[in-house]
Amino acid sequence: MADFTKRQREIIELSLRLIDERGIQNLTIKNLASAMKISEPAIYRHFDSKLEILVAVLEDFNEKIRKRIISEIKEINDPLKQMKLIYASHIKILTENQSIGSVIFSEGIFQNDKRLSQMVYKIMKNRMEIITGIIRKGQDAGDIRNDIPAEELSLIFLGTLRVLVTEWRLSNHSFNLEERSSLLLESLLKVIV
Amino acid sequence: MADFTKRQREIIELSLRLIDERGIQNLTIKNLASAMKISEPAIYRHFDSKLEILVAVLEDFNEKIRKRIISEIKEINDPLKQMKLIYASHIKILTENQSIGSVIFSEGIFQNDKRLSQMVYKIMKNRMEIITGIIRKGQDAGDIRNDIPAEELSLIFLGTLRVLVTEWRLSNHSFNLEERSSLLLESLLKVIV
DNA sequence: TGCAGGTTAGTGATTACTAACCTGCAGGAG
DNA sequence: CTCCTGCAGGTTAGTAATCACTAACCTGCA
Repeated sequence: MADFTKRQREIIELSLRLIDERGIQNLTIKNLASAMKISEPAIYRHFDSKLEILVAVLEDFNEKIRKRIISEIKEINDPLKQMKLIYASHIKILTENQSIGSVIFSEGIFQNDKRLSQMVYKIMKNRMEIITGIIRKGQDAGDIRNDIPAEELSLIFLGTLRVLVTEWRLSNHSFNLEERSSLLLESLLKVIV
Repeated sequence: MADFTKRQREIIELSLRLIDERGIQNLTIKNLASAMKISEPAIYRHFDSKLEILVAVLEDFNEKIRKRIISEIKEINDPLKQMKLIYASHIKILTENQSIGSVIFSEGIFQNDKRLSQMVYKIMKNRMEIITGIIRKGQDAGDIRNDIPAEELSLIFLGTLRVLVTEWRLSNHSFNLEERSSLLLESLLKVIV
């Protein structure tokens, strides 16, 4: 998993930045090479193909976020507080490091490549499972409403978060995501409690 | 708006199908020409550029859906029933005519082109406004909870719908969307009432 | 007769990727 | 301690494929 070389990590990071700046079409070997200040063929000393790079980018992202979220919520026991943290964590990641959001919220981009779209699906599922687990605990503790299955509540939770971020991206970041999202969080909590 | 020639309509329709089948990367002039059984340059007798084709595809889609939704809900007065109809209508459109969904849920694809991404934004906003209007009426009538702004409820509504469809698409349509969505609708209604 | 709507042939740009070569340096043999 | 060697990681130059698009020509019909 984390067995990337230093140079590979550089490539992964720059790939994310290129995607973020001007879309996935901007991630070309040429642009990548010039961003790294090496020649194009040099890229192939580190990855067999462009597909391998994309897979690595997604894999790396998934790991990074998963670890971050788990480490953030593990010290806390209150499910509601955990939900708030996950929500805030997502928003934070998406504002301070937009590239990640661009990639992961652009699932349509990969629909022509089974391997990549399955990767995105895996990431989404992963996130969904974490949230469902927390909600279930919250339901057991009586903190979260019990008349709706945990899976559905987590769909509502993640779906709302996603659509807000999509709107933010499409609107050219025309509003303050952090402000807007904290208002929305209040509504979301009212809805699931 | 609807001032497309017959041939242009054919191009728009086939473009949608090509996108649906193997992603936006599949929409090339070459593929389009061969699908139409004419030569590549013949396409340019009907549209100045590929960009114009894409814009037409999005514009046409937006008009079609908008009209369909409005005509479906106008005979009904109960806001809750209207919500149900809009929800069902979206799901129906997305199952019976997947291509449309593929395009509209692929907003990331267009992030490198301002004109196209603004088009997608407009479509999303349009949908959001219709739903917000209905919710507001429902709130006035006392059918929908009043402690959460209509805009936020419609974000929750549309976001949940979108994430479900995204999951369905990414999972390779591995579950029955209509069944799953009608269960989810019940939960959604519980949440907003 | 003019033009809408086709054709063939081709262009320049860009794509991912390869062949073949070079260079600096780590590490083992003498 | 020095020398040789192998190889990681660069280079230049190029390839075939694909892209959107154009030039120039043709043809049938209002």
